[in-house]
Amino acid sequence: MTNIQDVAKLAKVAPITVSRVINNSGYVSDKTRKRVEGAIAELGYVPNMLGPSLRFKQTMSIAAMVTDITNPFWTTVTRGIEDVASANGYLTILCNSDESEEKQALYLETLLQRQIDGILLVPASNDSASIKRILNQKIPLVVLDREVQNVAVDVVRADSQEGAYLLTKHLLALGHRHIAMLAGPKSTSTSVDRVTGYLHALEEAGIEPNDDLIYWDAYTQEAGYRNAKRVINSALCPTAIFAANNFIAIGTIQALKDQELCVPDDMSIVAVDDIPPTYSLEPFLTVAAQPAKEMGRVAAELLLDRIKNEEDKPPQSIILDITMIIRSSSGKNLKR
Amino acid sequence: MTNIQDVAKLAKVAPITVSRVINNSGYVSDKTRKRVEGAIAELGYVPNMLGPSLRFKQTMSIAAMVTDITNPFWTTVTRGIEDVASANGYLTILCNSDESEEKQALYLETLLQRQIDGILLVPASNDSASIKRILNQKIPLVVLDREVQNVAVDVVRADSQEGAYLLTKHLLALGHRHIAMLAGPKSTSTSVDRVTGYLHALEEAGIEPNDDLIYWDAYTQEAGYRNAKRVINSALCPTAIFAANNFIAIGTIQALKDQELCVPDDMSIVAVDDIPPTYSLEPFLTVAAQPAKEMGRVAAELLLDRIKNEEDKPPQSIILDITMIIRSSSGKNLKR
DNA sequence: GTTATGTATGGTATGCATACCATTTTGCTG
DNA sequence: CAGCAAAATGGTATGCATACCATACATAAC
Repeated sequence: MTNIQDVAKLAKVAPITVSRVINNSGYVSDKTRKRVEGAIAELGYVPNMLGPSLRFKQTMSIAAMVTDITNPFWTTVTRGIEDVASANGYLTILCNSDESEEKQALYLETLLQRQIDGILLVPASNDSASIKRILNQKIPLVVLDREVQNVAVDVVRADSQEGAYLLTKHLLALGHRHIAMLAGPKSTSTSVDRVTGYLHALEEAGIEPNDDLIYWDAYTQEAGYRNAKRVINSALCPTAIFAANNFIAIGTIQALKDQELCVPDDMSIVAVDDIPPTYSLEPFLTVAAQPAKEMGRVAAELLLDRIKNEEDKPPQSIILDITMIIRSSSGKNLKR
Repeated sequence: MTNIQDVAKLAKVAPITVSRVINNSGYVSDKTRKRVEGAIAELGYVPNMLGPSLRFKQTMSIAAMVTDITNPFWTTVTRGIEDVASANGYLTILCNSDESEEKQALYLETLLQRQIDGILLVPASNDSASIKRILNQKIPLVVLDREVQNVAVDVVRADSQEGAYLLTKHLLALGHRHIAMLAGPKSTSTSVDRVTGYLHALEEAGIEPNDDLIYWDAYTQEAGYRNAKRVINSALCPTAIFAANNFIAIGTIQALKDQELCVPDDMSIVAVDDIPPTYSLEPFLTVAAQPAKEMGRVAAELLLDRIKNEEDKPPQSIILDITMIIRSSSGKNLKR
């Protein structure tokens, strides 16, 4: 299209003068300014940021790589990111990794080539290779939600362990002694943390943890359904189920409904992750809610700080508080 | 960082030869190729796409501007967009306009300056000024979900009118004669379409439409709640409520619950837009579901087609089918 | 009148990869 | 071994805006 030279020619000035008018920098006489502005309007000129981007090595864009934007937790996190980015003049590039290390690596390579200023990453796996690749290229990177092994990097996450501890304590206070733990995958730090918090509460109450009550599986509805059925038929007769995330909780509820069991009379349920109030017509699940939007905001702010202040301070972990919301899915142990 | 010159120097070749190795184009001897590849690995060189972007005027990125990614409908649409974009090597830039014309205009200006290849837009308002600005700059643009006045542009949307017609017919078949319509804003084409479909079904059934039964308001939960209360107290004693979108439906359900009215015995409800099955523990709402993901996909494909094939074919409207899903929120009119 | 300061404008180089054209080298045919 | 095509490699220009330095003029101060 039309470039700064065209405008300069029409206004009979040098390109740099047009630049000064656009950016309101340096000295420009009123007469010249008006002439330039007229030329800009006449040609419908839009400055091309690619030139400066190339020269000054900043594209004013960051990437948000989540596992799946369709998961309401990530939707909200992403919204928090975009809020901060746009308020600071940055564009947000959306990437879904679908928990695939390969897709993630492919995306990261593209992002590097596009000279993205910084990356917010929910790691698809425990593998730190991708992350090291980014850090080697000196691109600021903040990891979201999950800890990663063998690499020093900024992390923003919620206090899963504390959340799990509180939920478990809540169940214990209601008289439950056999609490099944439907955990996520062993390879994910949040899952390990939640189990740790659960175990901690049990120990504190002087209850011997039982490995058979812990069901490591995926963070999915199917896994929740599958394992809840096992819990129901378990010889250990658990009276409460701890769902490690919202999808597992939904699967669990479906399994209980299938077996015509009542919540919380036949079985209490607690879960980590809230279900957005907008979608659940009757919120009844007792949860430890992670501050999704805040997580996105805080992470984006940390990232922008890293981008703007080049000095490499040591990586930090920001751990956000979790809020326990007690609703009707958890009740007293009636079977003693 | 390191650039193609550095690699060339280390491998003792010309930059163009490095380029040939990277892009697998032209002739390169095996010996040279290996030397170049070695140099790339040694320096950790990543090609900078900004150069070619500047030169060839394509950034391989498109923007998805929705009103709010937090609305599950737009989440899903966006996911569909991202799927198509990434499959074609394009990055997706996420923008939330929050239904603000000003925020939208600001974003669009930035997008133009960044030389985005194309834009998918859910217009914040009926005002076509923003759209004309983009089209003037010859940037491919596809409008999503809503028709816009006074401008010829590609649109991809669902058949709101048909969906509303089917839902209304369904209610009529159940014996309802006084059906309240909780519509969206008059300025949005989807809202007008849904009212039109509703009126069409009534007319066909020989029922005189009553303007007092139509509540034009926002597409929000609050509006749904507010107007549902009015409907309940209405002298016209409606036996069914048509919620023009999912948020209005949720507000409506809350209002009914507050008044301890039973669905569907005291009041039937139907709505446009489904609630994602993942979040609703017991799907019970009779809806006309819009194909959200498909809408995103189709729109992105159309946009990419426009980007790749420069010839300007006349703008087209693609209208996607809506699926009616009958659940338990709609039942026979028991009050006759 | 001369020097200093402020105001106004412009020339050139820069960042990066690659299309285009040019040149050299290799390998093969007659 | 000449002659030619194919293979291999390189030089230069391009796209765009702006930092940096340079220049020119006006006004004020001495």
